[in-house]
Amino acid sequence: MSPVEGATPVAAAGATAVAKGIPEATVARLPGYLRALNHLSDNGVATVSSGDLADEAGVNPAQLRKDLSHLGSYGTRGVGYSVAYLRFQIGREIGSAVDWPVIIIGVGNLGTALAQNADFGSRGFRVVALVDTNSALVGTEIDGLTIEHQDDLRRTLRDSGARIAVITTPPDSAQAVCDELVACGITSILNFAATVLSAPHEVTVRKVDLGQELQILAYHEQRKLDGLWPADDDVVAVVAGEAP
Amino acid sequence: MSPVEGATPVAAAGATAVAKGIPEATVARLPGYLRALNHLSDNGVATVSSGDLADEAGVNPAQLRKDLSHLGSYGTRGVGYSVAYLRFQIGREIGSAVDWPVIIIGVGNLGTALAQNADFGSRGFRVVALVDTNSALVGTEIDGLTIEHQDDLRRTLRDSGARIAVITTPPDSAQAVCDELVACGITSILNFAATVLSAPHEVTVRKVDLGQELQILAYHEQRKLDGLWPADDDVVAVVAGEAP
DNA sequence: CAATGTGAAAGACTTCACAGCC
DNA sequence: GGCTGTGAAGTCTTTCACATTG
Repeated sequence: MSPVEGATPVAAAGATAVAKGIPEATVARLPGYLRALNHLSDNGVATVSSGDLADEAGVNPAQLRKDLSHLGSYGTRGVGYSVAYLRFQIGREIGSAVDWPVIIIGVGNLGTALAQNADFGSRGFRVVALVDTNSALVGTEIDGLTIEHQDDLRRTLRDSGARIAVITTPPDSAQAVCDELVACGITSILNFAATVLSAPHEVTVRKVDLGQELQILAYHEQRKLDGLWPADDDVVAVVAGEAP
Repeated sequence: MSPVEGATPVAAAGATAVAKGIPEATVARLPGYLRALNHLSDNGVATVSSGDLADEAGVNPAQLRKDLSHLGSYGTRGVGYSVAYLRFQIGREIGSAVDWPVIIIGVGNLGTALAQNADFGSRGFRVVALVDTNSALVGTEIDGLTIEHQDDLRRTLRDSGARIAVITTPPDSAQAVCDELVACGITSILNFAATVLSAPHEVTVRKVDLGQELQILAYHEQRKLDGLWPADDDVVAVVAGEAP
């Protein structure tokens, strides 16, 4: 998948409520369902069947139903799902109710693009801090946020209260940044640097490598050019990893 | 997941040479191995064992060996793999020998960042065209490339000879762009727009949704905060997609 | 009747463990 | 002795098909 390694189905010693244990592959698809539901909701659709929702999300209807069955029984037989209610339930499960504070380390082209990405806001994320080593950048603003120096990472983290870190530094500094983030108590990292990060196992690290995505496409494109085109079907992909 | 839907193991009615049939999950990891090998090569390492290479690539040694076994027998028992030779073989398989021409549609923050991304060049990709609908942008240059108008997409595609398209438009225009790309004969698309594209099955579409990646992180982060932290281990992730 | 929820079957992927080779 | 290459076992994921329910 976008795919997580060590994909233990998040078993859990239940505390107050239910101990769900949602399979990782399902978790990776939930955001897609949420987006599909939002889209339907914007178009004034109140109720949707697994078939229609599956189309909108680009998955198989049986898969959608199985995925949702891990969250609970939120549909009505013979009718379908209430768009508003299902959206609420998935949102709650996935933590979209919360407004997650995000820090971006490395304000290059990509970091800047992410900082300005309006889409994040609509999905429950707020960029609360920007950090770089380039002193020419430190002190300047992007969208009203002042760029801090990486040497002050610890303080910046504390002051901003960020819970999720995005690494958009060059590959050689990524591991050092990761180590410091972990030392400061961050447990969720999205890594855009083209390097494998190692972190303690209680830290969740996801990697997005844009060059890698192109290379996977190139593999398939080459096969097509070579005229090895399939005995059976193929194609249409999801996530980055994905899940998937 | 990175993950590809309809993950048929790319069976193929072999023509001249061998009809490989490399599993999609393996294909998704090959670029990572290639990067690891380049890194080792830069450090002057000539020979590497599956254990060390697996560490560098962030996978299990057995998995690495099984993956490589799909390409052929390129190692030496009791010794390991020649870095240079293995790099050559994977590069050939994955199409990194070629210099792939890429077109970017949608020159917003993200599109601009990708256009300037130096990493692409080192991985065998060259951005040969930029396209947008905003007439204020059309005619301006980024890194020596003139931005063309989207109305001229067909001509721009022909003139540039692009084989891979990257969509960084807003979600509402993405499907229309996709349709036109397909009509012009493009069969490999990387989609950054937050929408599911539908395309004929001979077209390979990969999706990278940055908001979605954050949402998956948020899910795990929430669980940690809720104190449901695992009966068994978890964590350390790969790709984007990728899924998975 | 229509559409969900779910056991059970099929399939894909990962990991183990060891035979075979250098 | 050390390390690759690989059948076989184990695990996770997807899909099928149908009993169940509003």
